[in-house]
Amino acid sequence: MSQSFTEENYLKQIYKLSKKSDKGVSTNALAERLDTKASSVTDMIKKLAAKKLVNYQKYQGVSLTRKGQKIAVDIIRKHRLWEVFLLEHLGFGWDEVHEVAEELEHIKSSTLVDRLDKFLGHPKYDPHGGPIPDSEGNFPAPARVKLDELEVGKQSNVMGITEHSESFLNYLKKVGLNLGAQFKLTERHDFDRSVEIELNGKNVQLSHDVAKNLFVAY
Amino acid sequence: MSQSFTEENYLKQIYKLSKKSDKGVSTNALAERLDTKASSVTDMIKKLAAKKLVNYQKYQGVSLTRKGQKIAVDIIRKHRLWEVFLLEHLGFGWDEVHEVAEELEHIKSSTLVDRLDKFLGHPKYDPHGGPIPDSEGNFPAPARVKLDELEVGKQSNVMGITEHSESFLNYLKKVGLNLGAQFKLTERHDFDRSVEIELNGKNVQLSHDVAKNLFVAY
DNA sequence: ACACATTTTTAGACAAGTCTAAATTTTGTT
DNA sequence: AACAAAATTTAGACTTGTCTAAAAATGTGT
Repeated sequence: MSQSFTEENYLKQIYKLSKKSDKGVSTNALAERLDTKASSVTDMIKKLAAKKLVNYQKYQGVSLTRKGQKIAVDIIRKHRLWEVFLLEHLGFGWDEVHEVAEELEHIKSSTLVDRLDKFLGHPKYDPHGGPIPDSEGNFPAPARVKLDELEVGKQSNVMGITEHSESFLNYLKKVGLNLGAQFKLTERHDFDRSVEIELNGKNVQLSHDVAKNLFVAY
Repeated sequence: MSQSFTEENYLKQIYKLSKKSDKGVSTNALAERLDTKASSVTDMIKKLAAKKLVNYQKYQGVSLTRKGQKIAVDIIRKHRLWEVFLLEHLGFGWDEVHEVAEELEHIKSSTLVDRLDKFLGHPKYDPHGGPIPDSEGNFPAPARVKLDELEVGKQSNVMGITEHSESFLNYLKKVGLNLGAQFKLTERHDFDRSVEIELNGKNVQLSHDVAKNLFVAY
């Protein structure tokens, strides 16, 4: 019932690619992420399907089963906890951290992870703001911030609003700022505190009145 | 030039078995330690020999080359440093530590090891008293203690003497306590502070006068 | 020193994970 | 709807590390 290093990496990448769209994850996308060939991906997917870790229909892409998802989330938990350790206690820089965490995340000892978690003070987010799931696989409620407080350059997505007037909602719908919409904060103008975001490839201007009423992921 | 997990384990076990006797390490001994078959060991030894990590002559056992030894010592360094971390910072018990350290010792990042070493305060010994080599592969001078201070039950070996009279030297030679001689402290009698040791399978009594003049490894 | 037991090596096979090349399915464009 | 391009899968092969069974070398006792 235990997974190999390689199987774990496949599950992790399937998980990450699943978040990007709600269709099945394509063979080619996986091949690119895992730096391997599409044919190798097909072989491995069949193996994972036989183990009931993924749902798979020929030519239709893959998705994780509940079992597969649990394993993937567990790896992400380990990855992020190790990153916190490397950064906060060993003095690593952000650029150096990822590569080492890629190895540490595969150490198989739930005792180790739980004790590391405790040692670190049960952090809820890694230093990138990535949420750290608990040992049950539950993610903490994502941190929210108002758009007028977000740092320029950050990617984010709409999580909620504080103002519920019909005209405001119509405005949001018109510019495409639906719940969950992904964007990047490209600029902030100090003189009127208006912001510019990149949304679906287009640049959109938002007044401070709009920005201060939008909750976005941090 | 990088080693697989498996190759590293072979090198580590060859190193450990080499210490026990100064002959080549036998195929069967390795097979037992590595929980595998003798034929598999032969295969792997050939591979390591091709990489110039071991010296090998058919039927004559193996030994490490300088390159192989460097790698083995490096793994021991990592193993012991991780053990210190697990014990002193994560609250592991001695019984739980070894298994996890077996996995952690294979993480390939010299930066990680060096920073862990620093974080731990450059420990010279693990909590079992095992010496921790530095990043060059040099072991610290082994800790010494007088035989009359050693704990009962410990294995040790003779490292030196404080009294150099001819009669004392003759006495030591007679009972077989040469430099480097291995023994186990089996008993200490409080009433006269004499000790009993097991040396070459025989029990030997030593007065406190003898014990207090013998340096032994700790 | 001879015969037998033990150790070690060889030979051939297998599972995991990968690859290339060829075949098949899906998609996108007229 | 038809056809070409792109994506995906199959087929067959290779590497790593392992195994079993059989052959070869070494060691041991009388």
